[in-house]
Amino acid sequence: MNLGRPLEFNPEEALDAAVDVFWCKGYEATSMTDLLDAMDLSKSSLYQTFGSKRQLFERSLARYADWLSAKMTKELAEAKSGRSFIEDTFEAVANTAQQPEGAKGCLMANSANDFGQREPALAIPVSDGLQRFTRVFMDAVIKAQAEGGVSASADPHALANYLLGTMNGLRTMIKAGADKRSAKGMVTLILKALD
Amino acid sequence: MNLGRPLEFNPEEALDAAVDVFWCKGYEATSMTDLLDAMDLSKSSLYQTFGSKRQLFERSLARYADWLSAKMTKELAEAKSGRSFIEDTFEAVANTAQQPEGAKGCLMANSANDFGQREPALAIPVSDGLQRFTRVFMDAVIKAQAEGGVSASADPHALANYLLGTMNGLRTMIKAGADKRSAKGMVTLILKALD
DNA sequence: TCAATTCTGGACTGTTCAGTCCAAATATAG
DNA sequence: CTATATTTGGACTGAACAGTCCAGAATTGA
Repeated sequence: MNLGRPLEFNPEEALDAAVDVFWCKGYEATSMTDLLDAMDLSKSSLYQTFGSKRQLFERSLARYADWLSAKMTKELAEAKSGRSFIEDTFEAVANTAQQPEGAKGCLMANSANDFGQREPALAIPVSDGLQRFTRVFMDAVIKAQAEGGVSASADPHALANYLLGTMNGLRTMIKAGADKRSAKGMVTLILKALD
Repeated sequence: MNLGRPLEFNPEEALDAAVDVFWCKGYEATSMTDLLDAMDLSKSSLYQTFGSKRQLFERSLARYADWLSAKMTKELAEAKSGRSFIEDTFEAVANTAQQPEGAKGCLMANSANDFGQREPALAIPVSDGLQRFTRVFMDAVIKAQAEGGVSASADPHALANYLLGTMNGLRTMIKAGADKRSAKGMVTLILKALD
């Protein structure tokens, strides 16, 4: 087995680099040259391993969704309460205001905004990814309700959906240049829905 | 005066057509050919009148901001109350869920998401445009407070900012394919902040 | 009618784009 | 060492891109 010349690069690391380029620049504004530079491999290797720019983008979306939902799930598991997980998640985003990280936004939301329903083949993974984030918020809401941190009368699914949506709105405002004070003010009002 | 051959097109109508193309496709994904087709004029005329794709985009942003803030201002003036203006505005957006209009989103928010702070020259008109929308929401909040429709203790500026932000979030969710039921559920929770 | 002025169609340019292809390089198995 | 399998660098391709340019068409004022 394992005949032939071995790969000179780590496909997962290369994919992570691609995620970051798409995340920062968006699909359209990203050129193969950008990707080649960031991923540090040759054109042949990229096409051999990932097929095309489009397929690489789809892999990047999936990779990002995996990464972020795993990160959220871990943070929820480690949080001292469901409510504090939600609060800390929003506060962390508000703290990216006027910083390089804030300019990146969320790759899934960026992609939803870029493509909308104009490209159905992309709409599916995007909406799936967002749904996975919603799911974590929903688990957090349910946990918080059991702990008494969130009104028991709320519909967890609707509330989770609201949290994801307002989070995306917060990210848009930060991308538009909102400062920390205004981002935090927005978070305060968003979280009122939990009471 | 008025020497020479007259224009064969109406520059304002042509600009409106350009706004629509940028609104639907975004800056990067829009080609000069797309613009030429939609605006129904020749390359020479476009470059003569608008300078370049970039300048045309900047004019389009300004035109859109003028148009939408005027539309909002008019609707506020005609609304039966400040609160009902806010409610109706959100409900109207929720009703674009899963319809062609919903896929367009808001040109300002789209542009904020596309360029973020990556292009400072564009960041200024975008943030200005969004601020003008916020201003209308703020006037509505102040009016609603005077009418008793919104809690008098709320900070109008913070609340207006929250409304614009959550509106953008709602639009992102609709772009991502949210259905009407979930969009309306989100609106219900958003509006809780008014009480 | 005839300058003077402005607009228009379309050919043209140089660049960048995504993607292809193949000879050379590098590994394994026997 | 040889046959086989795989990767790699870089030259190459054709299409699409934004933008230029100019000859001719259309208008006005005299």
